[in-house]
Amino acid sequence: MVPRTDALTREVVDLIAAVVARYHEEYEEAAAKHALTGAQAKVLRLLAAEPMPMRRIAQLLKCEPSNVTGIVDRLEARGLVERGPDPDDRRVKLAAATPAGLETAGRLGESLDFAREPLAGLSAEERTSLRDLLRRVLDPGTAAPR
Amino acid sequence: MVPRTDALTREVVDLIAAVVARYHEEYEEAAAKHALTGAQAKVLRLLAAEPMPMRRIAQLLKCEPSNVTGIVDRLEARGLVERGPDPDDRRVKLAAATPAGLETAGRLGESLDFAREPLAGLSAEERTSLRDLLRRVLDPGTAAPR
DNA sequence: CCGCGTTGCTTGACAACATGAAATATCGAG
DNA sequence: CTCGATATTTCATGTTGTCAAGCAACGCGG
Repeated sequence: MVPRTDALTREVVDLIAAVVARYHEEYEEAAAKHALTGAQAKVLRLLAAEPMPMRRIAQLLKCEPSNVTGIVDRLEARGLVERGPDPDDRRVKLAAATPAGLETAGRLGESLDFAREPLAGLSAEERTSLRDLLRRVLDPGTAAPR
Repeated sequence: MVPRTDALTREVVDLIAAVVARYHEEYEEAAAKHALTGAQAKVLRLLAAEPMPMRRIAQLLKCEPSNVTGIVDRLEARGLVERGPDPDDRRVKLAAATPAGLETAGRLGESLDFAREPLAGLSAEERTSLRDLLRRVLDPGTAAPR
C-alpha cells in the first residue's frame, strides 16, 4: 500500500483537488453568466439532452426528490422547463426543456469550456494518456496495459 | 484550436467531470461520517493545518467573509474551533482548531482517501506522468517537456 | 494629535439548496 | 377491491451563499 506520506501521491491528490476546485469555479461562473445557479444549470443540461421524470433527476443529482421539485419550479417559473404528464403512469411528471430552455442550454454548453481550452495545450498522445490514466483512477479494476 | 466535436477531447472532459463528481461525493461522505458538512470540513482542515484570520478563510474558500462567520460559529458551538485575538491587530480574530478539532480533523483526513486508494493501482511512473499532465492542464503556460 | 478613509468582522434580510416527514394520487399484485 | 409500494409535492428546518449596513480598530495625511 502506498504510504500516507508518499510525496508523489500527495502531490497528485492535491492536483486533483485543484482540478476539482477549478472545475467548480468555472461551472458556477458559466451558470451565473446565464443567471442560473449551478444546480439549475445541471438540471437544465440534463433536460436539454432528454426529458425525464423528476425521480430520475433526483437520482442523477444524488439528492432527495423533494429538492428537485424546487429547482424545477424555479426553472419552470422562468419558462426554461415544462412539466408534462407521462402517458404511461399518471403519477409521473416528465420534465422537459422548452425551446427557450434548449437555447439557454446551448449557450451554456458553449461557456462550459473547462478543460477544452487547457487541453488544447496537450498533444493528441498526451490527451490519450491522460484519458487512460483518468480511466484507471476512476475504475481501479482496469489493469495497466501490460 | 481543438474542434468542439473532437471525440478524444470530449472524452477527457467527461472523465474530468466524473472525477469531480466522485471527489465531491466522497468528500461529503467522509465529512458526514463526522457529522460535518462539506464546508465545515474544509474550514476545519484549514484551521487544523494552521490558525488564520477569518478574512483569510474567506479568501481560500472564495466566499464572502460574512459567510465564514456562520460556518465558524457552528464549529465553535461544537467546540472544534476557537476564536482568539490577533496580538498585532485588534480588528482581526484568529480562528484555530481546539484539541478536539485537531483530533476530528485527523480522523477526517484518514477518511479522505480519494485518489489514494485508486492511485495505488498506478505505478510510480504512471503517477508521475499523471502529475505532469494535470500540472499542464491546470497551468497551460507550462510547456511540454522536450 | 485629529480626522477620515480603509479594513476586519458581525449582523440582518433574503434566496437557493438540501434533508426528512407527512399528505396525496396512482399503480400493481393478490 | 384492498393494500403496500411508488411518484410527487408540501412543510418545517438547517446550512450555505449573497449583499448592505454597522462597528471597532487601523493608519495615514495634515
